Amino acid sequence: MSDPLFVRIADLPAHAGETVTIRGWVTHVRSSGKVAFAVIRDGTGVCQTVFVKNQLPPDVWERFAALTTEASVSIVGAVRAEPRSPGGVELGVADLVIVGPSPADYPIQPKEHGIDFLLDNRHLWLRSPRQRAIAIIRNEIEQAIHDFFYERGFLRVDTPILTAAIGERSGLFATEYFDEGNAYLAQTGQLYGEAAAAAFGKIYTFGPTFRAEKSKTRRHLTEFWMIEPEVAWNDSEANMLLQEELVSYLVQRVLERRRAELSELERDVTKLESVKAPFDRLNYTDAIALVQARGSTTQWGEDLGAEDEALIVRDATRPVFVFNYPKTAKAFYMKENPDDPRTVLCDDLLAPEGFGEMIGGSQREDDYDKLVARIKEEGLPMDAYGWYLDLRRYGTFPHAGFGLGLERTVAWICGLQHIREVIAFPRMMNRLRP
RNA sequence: UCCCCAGUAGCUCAGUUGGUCAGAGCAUCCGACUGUUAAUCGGAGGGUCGUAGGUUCAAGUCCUACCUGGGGAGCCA
Repeated sequence: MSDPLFVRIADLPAHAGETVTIRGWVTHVRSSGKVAFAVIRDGTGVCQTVFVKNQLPPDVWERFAALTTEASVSIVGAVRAEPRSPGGVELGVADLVIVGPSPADYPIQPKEHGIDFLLDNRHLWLRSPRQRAIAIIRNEIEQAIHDFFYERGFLRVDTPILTAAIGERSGLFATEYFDEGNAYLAQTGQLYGEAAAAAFGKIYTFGPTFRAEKSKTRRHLTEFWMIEPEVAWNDSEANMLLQEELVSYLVQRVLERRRAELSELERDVTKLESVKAPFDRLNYTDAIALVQARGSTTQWGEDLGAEDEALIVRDATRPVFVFNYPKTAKAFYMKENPDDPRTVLCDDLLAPEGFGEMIGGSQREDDYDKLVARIKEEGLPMDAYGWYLDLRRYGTFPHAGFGLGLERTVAWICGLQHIREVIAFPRMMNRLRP
């Protein structure tokens, strides 16, 4: 004898009047004596199930009495419209099977918890409605990124995670690598992206990156996902156009398709609705003047600090570009600004509402001699950059690209206070498990 | 690495100038209830107050060190 048709909770409204089977986990049990309710979650939605004692066989009622939070169950019942139930339908229960019981000490309750406790129980915390909404929006953004680039003829290139020391100089995770000495977890795919741009024209990478920085803030992870487009023949201006087009696309896509999840997160969508290209552009010199006028003591030539960035986006509802920073504040591979050699052709895109740098981008130095000089100035090991310099020896070309931090972008769009909620299993300097 | 804050029941926290200070809510367990929405009501169990020293007649409370965590700086996405 087989169960009635197995239906996912999201599909229940189409089965009103039928008897079906649902399978999921108990999020909540309420009893009022001889009528009782269990709310079931299956990942697609939640459904209230109703148990009426004098309409059920005694053994089913007894099994109901043993139900606990997060037990997994298979329930047979009649689907009926019920405005008082979340989802608009409820299930009048005929049979209940406890697939996997759950002891009474399930740690996560429908109440406030501290972040440390929640992260210790991240594997269970993921079951909460809020975490589901975040995961769905993250997925929507990831899919939208692929759609955006695919529609525009970009080729996705997967770059190595294990690398020799190359790239930027912030903290590296090292591991032994056969007879090759140390390998390092990639902090960027950009240099490989440049090689791919010379081969394929317009490319992007999408993958994890690793920073062994001892950063304990709401905006940092040691492992995060980054999207790095690299476009042959783009200059810095075209680079910024691409950035604002992408960011606008992502925001509008989420607004279009994930209103329910934004609502679950209580996100103020009016702030997102204004996120459309073009974004404001502030060159570095003007940015210094602005932050000084707002009380900063930062001088021309210094990098903008976190406080400065906050001052810049103080009244903004859209992301803001700051472009052409001093050479001394930026990486060796950025192209010297021909109109002001003290600066380089680069930009940071600052998210509004205090979410920090969402994008860092630049036109790349394509002059062989200047690039060699910069590598020497920075004291970097020349021999590690042989292949990178080859890109300038054999048919050098103007090109530009950027890195979009996925978690910062998702956190901003979701309006979350902390980046760690945005990734299923966050890695931070003192958190390697679960 | 530096600065600030916190650590009391399974969870979230209260605990006044050192002296009934071992407390509450939630959760759990037992009981009541035929439409609950974080149900409600009654009852019960549950703590080496982060660790180690010190001051004191007396320390959850004051001092020192350490540990753990949080937030921030730097660095970055």
